[in-house]
Amino acid sequence: MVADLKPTRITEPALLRLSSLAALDACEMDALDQAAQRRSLLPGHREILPGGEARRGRHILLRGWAYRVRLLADGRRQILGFLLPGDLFGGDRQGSHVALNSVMSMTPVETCPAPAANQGDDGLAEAYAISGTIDEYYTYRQIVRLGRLSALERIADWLLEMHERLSANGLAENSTFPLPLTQEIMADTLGLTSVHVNRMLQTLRRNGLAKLTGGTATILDKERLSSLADVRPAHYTRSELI
Amino acid sequence: MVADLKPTRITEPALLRLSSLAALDACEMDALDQAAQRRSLLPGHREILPGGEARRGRHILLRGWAYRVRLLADGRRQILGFLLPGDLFGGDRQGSHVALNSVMSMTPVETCPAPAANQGDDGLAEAYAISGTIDEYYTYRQIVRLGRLSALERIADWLLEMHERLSANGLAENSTFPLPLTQEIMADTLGLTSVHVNRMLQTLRRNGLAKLTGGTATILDKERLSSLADVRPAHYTRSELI
DNA sequence: CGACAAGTTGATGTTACTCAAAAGTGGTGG
DNA sequence: CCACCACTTTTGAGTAACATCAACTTGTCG
Repeated sequence: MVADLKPTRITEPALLRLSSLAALDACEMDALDQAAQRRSLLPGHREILPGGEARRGRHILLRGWAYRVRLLADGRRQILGFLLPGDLFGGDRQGSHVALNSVMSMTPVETCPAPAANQGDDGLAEAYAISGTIDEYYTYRQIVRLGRLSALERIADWLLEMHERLSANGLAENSTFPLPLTQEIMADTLGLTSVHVNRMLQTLRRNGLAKLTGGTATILDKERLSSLADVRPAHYTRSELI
Repeated sequence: MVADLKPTRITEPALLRLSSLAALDACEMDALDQAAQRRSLLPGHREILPGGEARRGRHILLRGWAYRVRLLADGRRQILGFLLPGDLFGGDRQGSHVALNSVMSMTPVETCPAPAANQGDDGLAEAYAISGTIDEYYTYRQIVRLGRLSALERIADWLLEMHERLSANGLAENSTFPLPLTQEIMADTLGLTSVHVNRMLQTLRRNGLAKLTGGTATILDKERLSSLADVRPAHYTRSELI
């Protein structure tokens, strides 16, 4: 009686998020849970997916933060985007044996291989596809940010994005969320210098829009922050997205 | 005897490029060729894939140029990337009914629906996947360009990219290739103003690196142009230039 | 406590933007 | 063929945004 209806055995927060993207059957849930058993642990500030040569197959980030990055010959660095728990990485579409850029852990991370999606109408395949679409959305958003927003707007927009993503993963409490990164990392994400990021953050704090202290960010006035970033309300884009 | 070995019936240049990405069987070649019969024609400067609501399914750009674009509320515009003959668009990964941004034609274009890829080890599916990976590569490259390259470097890098892509499609002759766009479009691609683009183009011309006239671009000194974009130490490249 | 990383501040420099107008370009119709 | 139009490219002068350089302060962790 009871045996049949144990509903979700998934305990890992990251997997909850991933499994929420599409309807998964019990078998797929199990596959996810199994995969999470074979997790690998890595310290912070390590390359977890070397650029140039691919670690075969798709992986799931279970815990911690990571980022895609590209280094220029003269030392300049551009961070392409962040990976949060529940995000997929690696497994660059088949045919390419080249990882396009490297993935670094920012904090200690736990990863596991992503269970293979079966042929046909597979819930997992759909979840992966949607995850990919979301990735694409944020990648394009990053382009707009870098190309057409001012420094202050970039920071505002990016903070809202981080909040939005962490909320979706259950990692934010209201308007406060962890942000375990230095101003230099932010600078390399937003195409600025760390000095300028610092000054802009002060502007946000002075005006009561947001504050960042000790690895934690708080959005104090979402309204005005949004109007700064010119971004439509997040719920509009996201709800339509999923 | 002869009937069996008619090799490739594909005549459309755009399809040649697409079919070169993976090994297609005769059946798939035919499917492509069939699809190209049902082409639609659109004038320049039209929205061919409205943002917000998706025209169902994946499409192939057969002729002409198009671009992905996002408009901000105050009129600013960021071009995310270009679509050249042989490129795929639309058909945002299944599950999302939202095109993340709009696609506009820049010149008159011809498009056709992309034949569905079958399950399993399908050559078409692989070609589509590889095409997607290539797209991703250029998208990340755009981020690096906007985030960490100077105006001159952005233009140099972008010109090389255009040359590379058009060569791959057989649309460039040596170092000369069509570039049917205004300096304002370039500006909105590279996160600059058209005035500044104009000045930087003059710099390139004055130094014999590249020239753009009347919808045609010529790369005059690929070596130095690459070294500019490829980004060795900034002072080195700069002193050589001005 | 000492050392090292991160954050903060000030002064100065440079890149790219803004505004405005002139000079080219191509297409259209008289 | 010319005159006209709209659009694009080019030029100049002044300015704003962000970078650079260098020091100083704060925090953290052994």
